Amino acid sequence: MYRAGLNPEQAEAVVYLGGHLLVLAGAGSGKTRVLTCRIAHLLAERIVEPRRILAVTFTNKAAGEMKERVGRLSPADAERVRMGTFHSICAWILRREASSGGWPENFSIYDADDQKSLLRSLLRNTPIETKVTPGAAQTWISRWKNSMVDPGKAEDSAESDQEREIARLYAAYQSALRRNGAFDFDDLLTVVHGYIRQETDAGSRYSRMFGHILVDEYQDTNLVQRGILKSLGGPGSSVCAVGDDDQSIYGWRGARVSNILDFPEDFPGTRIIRLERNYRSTPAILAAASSLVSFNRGRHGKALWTERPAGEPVRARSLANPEDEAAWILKEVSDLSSRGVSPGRVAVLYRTNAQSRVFESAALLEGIPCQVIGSLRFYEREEIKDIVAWLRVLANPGDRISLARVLNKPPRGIGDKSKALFLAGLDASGADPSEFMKRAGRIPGLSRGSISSLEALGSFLAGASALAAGGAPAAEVVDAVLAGSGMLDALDPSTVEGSSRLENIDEFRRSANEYDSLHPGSGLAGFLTTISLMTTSDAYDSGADRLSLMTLHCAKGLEFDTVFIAGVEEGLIPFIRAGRFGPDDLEEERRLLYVGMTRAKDRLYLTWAERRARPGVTAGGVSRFVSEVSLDSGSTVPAPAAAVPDPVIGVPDTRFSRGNVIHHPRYGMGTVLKAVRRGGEWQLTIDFGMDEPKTLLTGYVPITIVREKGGFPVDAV
DNA sequence: ACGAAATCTTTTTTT
DNA sequence: AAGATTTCGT
Repeated sequence: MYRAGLNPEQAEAVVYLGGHLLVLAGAGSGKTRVLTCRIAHLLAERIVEPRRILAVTFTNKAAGEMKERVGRLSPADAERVRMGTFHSICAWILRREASSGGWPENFSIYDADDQKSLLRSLLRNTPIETKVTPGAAQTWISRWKNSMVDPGKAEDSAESDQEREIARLYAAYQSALRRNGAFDFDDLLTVVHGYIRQETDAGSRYSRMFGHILVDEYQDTNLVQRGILKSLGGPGSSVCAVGDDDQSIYGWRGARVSNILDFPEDFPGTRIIRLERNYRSTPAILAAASSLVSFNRGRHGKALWTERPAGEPVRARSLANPEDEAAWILKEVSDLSSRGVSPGRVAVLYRTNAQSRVFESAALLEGIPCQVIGSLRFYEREEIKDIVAWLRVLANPGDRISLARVLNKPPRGIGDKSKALFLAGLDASGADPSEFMKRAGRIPGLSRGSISSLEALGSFLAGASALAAGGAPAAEVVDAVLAGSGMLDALDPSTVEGSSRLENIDEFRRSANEYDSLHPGSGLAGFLTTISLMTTSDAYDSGADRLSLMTLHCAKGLEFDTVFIAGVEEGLIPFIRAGRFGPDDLEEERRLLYVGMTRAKDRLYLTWAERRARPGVTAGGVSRFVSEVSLDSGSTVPAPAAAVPDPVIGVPDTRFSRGNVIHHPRYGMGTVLKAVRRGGEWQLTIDFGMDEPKTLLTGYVPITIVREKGGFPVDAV
């Protein structure tokens, strides 16, 4: 049953039991099918107990789908198979091992925003306060963690004073997380990695836990994930990794394609199976995509083939600007729709979330229903983050970041001063927040109003905590928070903003309810973990008959009848920012476009705008990648409105120097007093004829040179 | 202490 | 250009 319709290579990958297995699966070669069938085979033949199978996917959504598919093949056992992302599996282990590992059971999981606000407070009054942004610090720290570098090592290997300071910040950040009983995303992996590597009973238990481990999208794993896999796949277990080096698009996040190359070393005796037959795309699409990716040097190299009939040519189209591009695409979607291709089978893919807007309004105009995946993430909305912060405080009273966030939200008369006073007192006392609130009267320096607010808050918190600790369903706790925190009262349903927030809150309550019915008895802690690990692509609904709009990254693993890739422009795909941009980055950008192209089954369009305004730069013009796409298989030859510019690596670079006369959109004309290179940008001190000279950074606002120092006027762009 | 206005900051992609 | 944050006036 589960083997029906598989080709010989796929069948071999499904039934092979001789040890570790590496499946090099090209795009559209049916790897998901192989994975599900392999699990079904293990179950049906009773080769291993269901609970001793672990399947690691890239998103939770993929895990859910796999569970469903396996469930169809072997309904009895699918529920017992453990499936999830590396992050969710690590969160599960952390929860189970809290007491032996010495971390709080109800830890908080900090997302990028939480990390940044924590870093912002730690950066205050350090020597690098003005030189390093929270975001930059977060990137450094994340890189270190992904490469398994601890704060000590980071400081030792620092190559500059500034880097040394950031390494110290890293150390402070780690202890702050600890104080708050929190892990960030990277910690979920690194802490588990450290834990299961130990030779203790507790640690080694996990290396014996799973008899069969399957990992999807192995090309997008990092060093820590590789280490975790090595520990989990100890003696007695077989590891099956599936991946495609041509589809590695997360290098910027620490992913190493080399993990695939090194797999046979990590897991001796590995059998390698290649899947090169493509079942998805027409030959025209396949030829175009293969031609593009063949320009990459660092790759295994493979020859995808298909037996599908030729199909429509790949179309490339130049438009004047992004608005025209969106209008043209939506018109085409509408035409296709009247020819029987429903919008639900069509996707528009782009490089950056910011591009989605034009398409949304064009869809509205054309009357095409659409769904935007990712841009405004539900769990990043203000009001949702507020509820979540309250819930975190209930589950984890040590979480000061969350407590600080909601202490005076909605406004209840506790100003910044009282807030600081309270938090300092709380840390000094070591008491539980709700207890300390009830004793607020004893804190010197607080106003009457603050004290009574805090006291009221204390009794609300105590009640809600008791509810949560008693194992109440998540939805009940959510309702208690909504009522008790005053959040609901603070929103005005008659305003547009208020009613949309209330809708979001309602949606949140529904998701809590859904969680409760799916996981009875789990309560608040489980719900919090689940929503912390939710991802953007988890929102994609393939059943809805709506046009899908999403980034190229988000499209990984999906397929559509018709795919439009928009903004195939120099500077956008490949995305080039001033600063370092090496050959490896270029190759990753090429792979990203390749991933997008190979999502298409029947029809593929590449479009670009000749002009596009991006903050600070006028971009646009066809991408160099378009010329690398083979158009000899009957594809429409692109007819660019303008000549294809010479491929240039790097952003059109303006050189500023003292004495330039420049134009700024807000301040008008001015003279450059000082020009300093900072990163890839310029820090300019400019005299606009005001009292004080202004210092600002290029790259955010278009600054054009009107006259070179003492020279001739330069054309303003 | 609060809300409005000025000012500052910003890595595109996401687990 | 947009959003978050800080400062300012009440």
